[in-house]
Amino acid sequence: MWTVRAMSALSGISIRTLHYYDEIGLLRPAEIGENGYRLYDEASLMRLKSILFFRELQFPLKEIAAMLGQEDFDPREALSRQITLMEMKRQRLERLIALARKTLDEGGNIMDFKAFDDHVFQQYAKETKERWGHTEAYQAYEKRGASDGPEVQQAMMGIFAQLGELKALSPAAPRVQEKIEALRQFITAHFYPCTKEILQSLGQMYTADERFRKNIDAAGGEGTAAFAEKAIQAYCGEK
Amino acid sequence: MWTVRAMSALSGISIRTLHYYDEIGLLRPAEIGENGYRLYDEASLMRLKSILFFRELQFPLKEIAAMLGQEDFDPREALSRQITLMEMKRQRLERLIALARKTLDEGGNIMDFKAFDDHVFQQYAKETKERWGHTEAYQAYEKRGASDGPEVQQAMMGIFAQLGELKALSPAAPRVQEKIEALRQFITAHFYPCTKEILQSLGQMYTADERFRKNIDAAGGEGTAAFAEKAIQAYCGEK
DNA sequence: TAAACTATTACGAAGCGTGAAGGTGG
DNA sequence: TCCACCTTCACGCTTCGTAATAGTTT
Repeated sequence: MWTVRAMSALSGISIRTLHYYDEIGLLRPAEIGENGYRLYDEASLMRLKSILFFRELQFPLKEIAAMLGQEDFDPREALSRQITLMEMKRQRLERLIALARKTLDEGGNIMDFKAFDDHVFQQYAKETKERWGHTEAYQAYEKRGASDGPEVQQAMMGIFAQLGELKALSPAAPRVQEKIEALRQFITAHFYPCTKEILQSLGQMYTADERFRKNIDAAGGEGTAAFAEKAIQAYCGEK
Repeated sequence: MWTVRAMSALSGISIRTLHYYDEIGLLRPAEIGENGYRLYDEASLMRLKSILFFRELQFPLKEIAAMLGQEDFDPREALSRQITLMEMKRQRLERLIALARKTLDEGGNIMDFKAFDDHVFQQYAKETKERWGHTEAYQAYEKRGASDGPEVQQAMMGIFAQLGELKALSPAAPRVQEKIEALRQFITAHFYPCTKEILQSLGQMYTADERFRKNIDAAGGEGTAAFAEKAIQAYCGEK
């Protein structure tokens, strides 16, 4: 059993914050001593870690509390989603760094703010919140996954397999770009009109979300997902 | 000349935020029309970009305003510092991702919160604020750099040169770890007692700050800085 | 004249930092 | 008895979102 100070030292968060988290019911002490002291245990530490991961991803504390409170909340699934979200953040950071470097030595395009865009992350964050929020939107999400018949999936993986064979080329090479165009038309034909923006979002999902990445790499060989993302960037990049 | 809506569409930030930035003097319109409308120009866009980079790094808006207001503010130097800071953020994210993965498939150590730690970033952020804040701390920082005589610098680069020759080995290999130990003792002898934590911070600086990285790579060959950081992680990692 | 802008003003919420004032433990 | 710890208010700050109300442009 640890006091607030010990918890603070272990985790690096402030005592005030622990008080606050208690106050809003986000992290209640395991026990209250006779003297009124807050006492925490190992379960508290684990919960705190879960909280910190979500906080890192700028989830509002109230929603974190709500999610952790759900009976069907699954720490492992949460962790897996958190990893995906962190990968997305990292990719955004990399785009920002690239933009900054370009601005520094080329001057760059004044009106280019694309790198600041956040909606891929926000979208997946929303889905995650809905995962433990039981909204209608999640129902729709569940269904969508099921409605993709296996033959459609396989056809799409065929495109990635072809793309995988071109990994040695530059992502911007014409033969590669052809495949991206084919991918786009395939999506338009089978799912929804695939604008460049949507395509770009998908590209990021391919590398950030493990489920996508594994499937794609299985179809086209190690690194195909990453290659696809770069090719998509090139496709969408210079208008 | 653009209206608020046009600016919002271009940059992706909300109209309310533009109003607010005007209100606190962070981003004044280039001009106010007769009708009272806010009108922005290209300079506004560039300033906004600067602001967004700093905001991305969680600088308080007031401090951003103060810095941009300094007469000796240098956009290029700012950009370069922003890049360093973003690199640091990215590294932290990677550590967090690694921690999450480990937790997911090993269970991991419950009490391990190191990856959440932020002080390397915070420290450099502070220095950046002080760079355009003209505080005493910055004077001290300036002096410190000058006091490192060239012979001390060269001796240290010698260690990195030796480290560079071991790049083919694993970062955790004994012969590599010896060099890290030597580095640590060298720092202790010439600068200040080098605890593991300080060493770890330095390791991150080596790859995040271009000035460090270039010097180190010049001494030990391309990739030496990155290799040094990994070796330092290994050195500090498992206690 | 309606639709689509613009403006100002104001209330509110999130996530703590920072005391103040007072009880506990070794 | 002292010092370092704990407690509970309580106020304030930042960064906008979200109306509400009213004038402007097309």
